Amino acid sequence: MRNRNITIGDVARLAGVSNATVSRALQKPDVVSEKTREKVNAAVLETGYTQNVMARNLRLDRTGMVVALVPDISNPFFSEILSGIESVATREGYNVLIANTNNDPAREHIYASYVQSNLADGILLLNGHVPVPNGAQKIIGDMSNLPPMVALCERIPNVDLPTVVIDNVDAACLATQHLIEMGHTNIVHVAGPIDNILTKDRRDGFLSALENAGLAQNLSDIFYGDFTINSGKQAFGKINQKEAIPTAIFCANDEIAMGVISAAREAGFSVPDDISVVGFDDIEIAEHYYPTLTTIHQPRRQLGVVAMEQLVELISSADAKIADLTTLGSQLIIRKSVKKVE
Amino acid sequence: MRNRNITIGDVARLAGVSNATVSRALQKPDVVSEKTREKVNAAVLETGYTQNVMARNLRLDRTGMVVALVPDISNPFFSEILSGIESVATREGYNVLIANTNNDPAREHIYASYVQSNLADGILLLNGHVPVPNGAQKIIGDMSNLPPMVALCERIPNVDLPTVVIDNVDAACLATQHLIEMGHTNIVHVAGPIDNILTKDRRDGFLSALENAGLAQNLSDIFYGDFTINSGKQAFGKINQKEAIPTAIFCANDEIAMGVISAAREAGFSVPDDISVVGFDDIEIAEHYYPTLTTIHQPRRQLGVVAMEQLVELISSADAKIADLTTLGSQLIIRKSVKKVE
DNA sequence: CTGAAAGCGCTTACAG
DNA sequence: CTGAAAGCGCTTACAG
Repeated sequence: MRNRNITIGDVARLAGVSNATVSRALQKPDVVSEKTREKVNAAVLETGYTQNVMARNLRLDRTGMVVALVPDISNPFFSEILSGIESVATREGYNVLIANTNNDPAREHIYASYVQSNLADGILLLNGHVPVPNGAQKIIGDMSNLPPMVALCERIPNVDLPTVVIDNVDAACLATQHLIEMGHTNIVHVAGPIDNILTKDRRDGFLSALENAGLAQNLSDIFYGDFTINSGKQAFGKINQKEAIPTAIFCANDEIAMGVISAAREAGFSVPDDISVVGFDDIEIAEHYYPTLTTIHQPRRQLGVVAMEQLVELISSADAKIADLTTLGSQLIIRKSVKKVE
Repeated sequence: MRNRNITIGDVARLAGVSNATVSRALQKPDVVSEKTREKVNAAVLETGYTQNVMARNLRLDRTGMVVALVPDISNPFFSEILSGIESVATREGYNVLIANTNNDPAREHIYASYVQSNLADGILLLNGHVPVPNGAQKIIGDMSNLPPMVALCERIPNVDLPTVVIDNVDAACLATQHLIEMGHTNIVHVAGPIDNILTKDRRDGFLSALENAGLAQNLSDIFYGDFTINSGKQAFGKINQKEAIPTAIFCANDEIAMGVISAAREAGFSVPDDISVVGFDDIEIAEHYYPTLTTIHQPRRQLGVVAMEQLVELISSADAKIADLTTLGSQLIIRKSVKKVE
């Protein structure tokens, strides 16, 4: 078995002081005499004492832990966001439990209940919805009773939560405009899952760009997928069956775009010579893909930083004044997957 | 502030029983009478009680948490491994704290000390070395005192730890042999960081394949990088300065391979027509890259599964008999980045 | 089957 | 500046 834990009592005995004094010497060194402090420090070294954080947290009714609910950590989109979250967490004395939910409500629930169970102080929602808690119905409608939470990347409809996002409608509109400016008129859109809020926003942006340009908007020109490479491939299969093959495709994320490009290539088309493609997110591989991908850059790290800062504030003071909605800037990155048509 | 916590005492009062009975009714239902159990369950529902896991853990001297030390979560290589780890963790009642260390010893230390601090029951080492703990020198040499740990993906030299890996030497040899079988004789290797154990193993495999084939082995044909796309690009820059441009390049991982391919293309070479490239790892994007990447497939999910299973065993019984070294199979995946030379 | 009591390791008002 | 004591929320031998 593990050795018996070395406790504050062991240190106290060796230093010849009380537990209380050891605790103070460690937590608030300036409140004890220098002599005592030195005795305690020596005893800590000699015993190899390390604080039992669980006991401390139990006593203080805090945990120093924050849960990040991520639908899929294998998605490269999230890694830099998490890195931003962690940098703030480290600075503020929190640790981040990255909870991979796979969009499984049961798993979301487990991790959400960490807060109720005093295993975490707050939750970062990267999954686009509020996890349904234990008592289900009881909580809905009584939002004031929810644990500290901040949503990021995807805003959550009908819920009053601090939220950190980019303007997806605007960005999608910008991306589509770029295609239009490059002379394309037959443009289709490969979207995400039909009920997803990002799908809605980016599709709205796409449609409004077409509308502004006076181009036809056929809802049949929107193909739904699930943000994966494979769904991009499948979508291209359908696009390839149209009588008039479009000259440009706006994809709701980079992975879809890579799937579209890869399937187009297999079908004998060249990107961008035959078909131009624009992605969304600017994941790391985008600039190394072939062709390098024109896409919308999201300030991923910054999204994480701002959201975590807001969560920390929320945890430390319940009546903190946090903006409901923080919108960060995004930008169109022009690379080589789009070609001008004459 | 958060509401006062609802405790086991509140439930007990409402149910008209003692705290002890509530605890039993919840943890070992069969040991209380049915009538009592029902009263307690009703009271739990009415109060909305949820267990304070921290208090429970403090009492039981366990945490139900395991730390996975990952050098870089943004590296797609790790995501599927983590997913394997998590599937076992969920099944066994553990949660996984994914600790992104960025190879920063300080961060490794913080997370490693979670075990000492009773915040975690064990550690999964995906970073290739044992974190240096608080008391530093004290621990070295007294391995019996280390917390439960399992190393995976990278074996750790000079340390006696359960380890789950593939045979990197063999696999690298196989990959190089493939190039040789395809008629290549001028082959170079782009390796990882020079002091990394994977670098060593894969380089050894590369060299032994050359030796077996009676091909020249110039150590100047090995270019060191750091497993990133950019290091692959840089390496190709140097390769391109050789008087005799090699016809084949074995890369120590897929990201290097993608960097090499991308730089080669920019320099006017075609892969595989001019230069064949083999990667290592078979990350998700490998089969969607252009050209699709011939590479070594690592059973990533399985690596995570086996390692976590071993860790659980180690935690639950200190004298569990765990194999020192578990070697999982890998395989060469042939795609389109290699061409036969006549 | 159930309760009273001790104890996990810590912190902090309260006295002095 | 320091100590004795209470208490965070839980579980479990020990009696009954």
